[in-house]
Amino acid sequence: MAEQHGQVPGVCCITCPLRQHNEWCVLTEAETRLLEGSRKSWEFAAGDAVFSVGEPSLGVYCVASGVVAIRKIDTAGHAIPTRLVYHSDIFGYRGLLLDVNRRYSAQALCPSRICFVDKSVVKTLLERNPALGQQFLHRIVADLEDAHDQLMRNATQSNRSKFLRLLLMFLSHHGRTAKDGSQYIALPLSRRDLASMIGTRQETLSRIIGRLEEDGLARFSGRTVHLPRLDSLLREIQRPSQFA
Amino acid sequence: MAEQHGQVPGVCCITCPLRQHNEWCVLTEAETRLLEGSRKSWEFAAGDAVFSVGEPSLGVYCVASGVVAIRKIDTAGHAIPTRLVYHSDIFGYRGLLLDVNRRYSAQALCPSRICFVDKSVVKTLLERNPALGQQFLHRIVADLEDAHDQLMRNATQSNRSKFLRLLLMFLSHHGRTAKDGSQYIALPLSRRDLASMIGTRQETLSRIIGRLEEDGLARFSGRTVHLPRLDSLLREIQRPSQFA
DNA sequence: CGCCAGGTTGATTTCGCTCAAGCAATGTGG
DNA sequence: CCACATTGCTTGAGCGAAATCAACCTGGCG
Repeated sequence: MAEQHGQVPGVCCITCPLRQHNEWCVLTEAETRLLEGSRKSWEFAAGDAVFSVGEPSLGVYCVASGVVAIRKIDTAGHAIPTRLVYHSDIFGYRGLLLDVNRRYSAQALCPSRICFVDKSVVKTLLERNPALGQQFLHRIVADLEDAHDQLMRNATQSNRSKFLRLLLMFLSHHGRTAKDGSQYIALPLSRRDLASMIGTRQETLSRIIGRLEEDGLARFSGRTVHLPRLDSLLREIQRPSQFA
Repeated sequence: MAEQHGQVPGVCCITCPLRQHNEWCVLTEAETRLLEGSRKSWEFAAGDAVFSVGEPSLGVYCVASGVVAIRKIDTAGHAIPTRLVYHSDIFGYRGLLLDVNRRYSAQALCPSRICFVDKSVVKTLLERNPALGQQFLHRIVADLEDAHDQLMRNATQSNRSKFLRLLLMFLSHHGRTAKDGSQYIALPLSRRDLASMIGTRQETLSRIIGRLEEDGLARFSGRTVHLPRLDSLLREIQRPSQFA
């Protein structure tokens, strides 16, 4: 338990174990010291805003621990989660790279420790080390591919399929294995947020959940969902739709 | 009419008038000569493939004249247009930057002249001139924002709204003004392609078109569409949906 | 205790998908 | 030149999924 001070995430970039898992992994030791030099670290409570729409983009953030929801505002003014970032993920770099005000908001979903690096330092690092730019480029292209895939899927798939897919996404970060070997998930969001993520209303989601329980594919209780038949769930999603 | 040889697009990068309007605008004269050194130029007939899914990404393309459809394959194997590129646009850089095989296809929609620049030269330029990387980065981030905007809109809007929005997109590149001052568009795609772009079926689009004619918002005849009431069309789209 | 936010359920309607048929324009082969 | 297939588009009828509007729980909190 008693971890050595320097190896705790969110305390020092140089010894941070997470650095190998994100875009900073291409930095040299000297560059990492530069990073550490401007690093600030903050604690956020569940529900706190990390940044909000319209603010200037002052730097990038790095999740030392916890979960952060990136939300986009729809035409009616609702903040809809577009993706969740976790442990070791860097976020907030898009507004920074473009030098524009925040177009998304970021909100801690649980008590989280988050590091911050100033814009000027990131820009310096980008100039010094071209590989860093490549890292971000790869990340953005991957995001873009995801967005396009999702666009194609949303056009064809039912809300039920989209929701099942969302559950599977959560499985990787929020999934646990119960004593009997079955998987369960502690959902990080309210029904309303879940519904908006698949582009539907909470009433519809409620009905979908009801039908999933009837079918024995899932058992919901509050924000916990058990998935006793994960195999048939996977089978249901991967069935391609028959287009003309 | 008799334009000076060097100022015709698709003949020589150094004097190409389009270069100021795309990502190459940040190149120095020496760098532009390097570009020109590897440039190849091809003529494509309407319907010809520029590249196809699965091919290695050998370089980037630049539209000297014509229109090219970038298509993505859906789960059922249909090539659905994701965006059209025009005069001066550079395309095919994503696969190249990531060094992966083509995940999209590109098809000329009308007789088109398209230049090609080899991967190695692009990589050299990217290393020499960091501003070029920035240009592509900006472009990709903009594409990503677009994709996210579209995701949000698709979740809420009716097929009719999505189609109207698509028509407006075409207006900028395919729009003309008739003698009476009204706008008309020469559509670059078949009904089937238009339908798939808004994520619906041919039949549904046909009905939407019928209703638009009833409402007096548009008159279709083959691939030509007149928009006599552009103002009310704009008003219809911008009306935000009332979310709970 | 009343109030409120988050969630569920019910009744109704609207929208768009599906399967079909029909039609015009174009192409093809005898 | 005609019989026939093919392709692109339109139209019709039926149906199912989901939006809408509404009532109604339930637990937390002042």
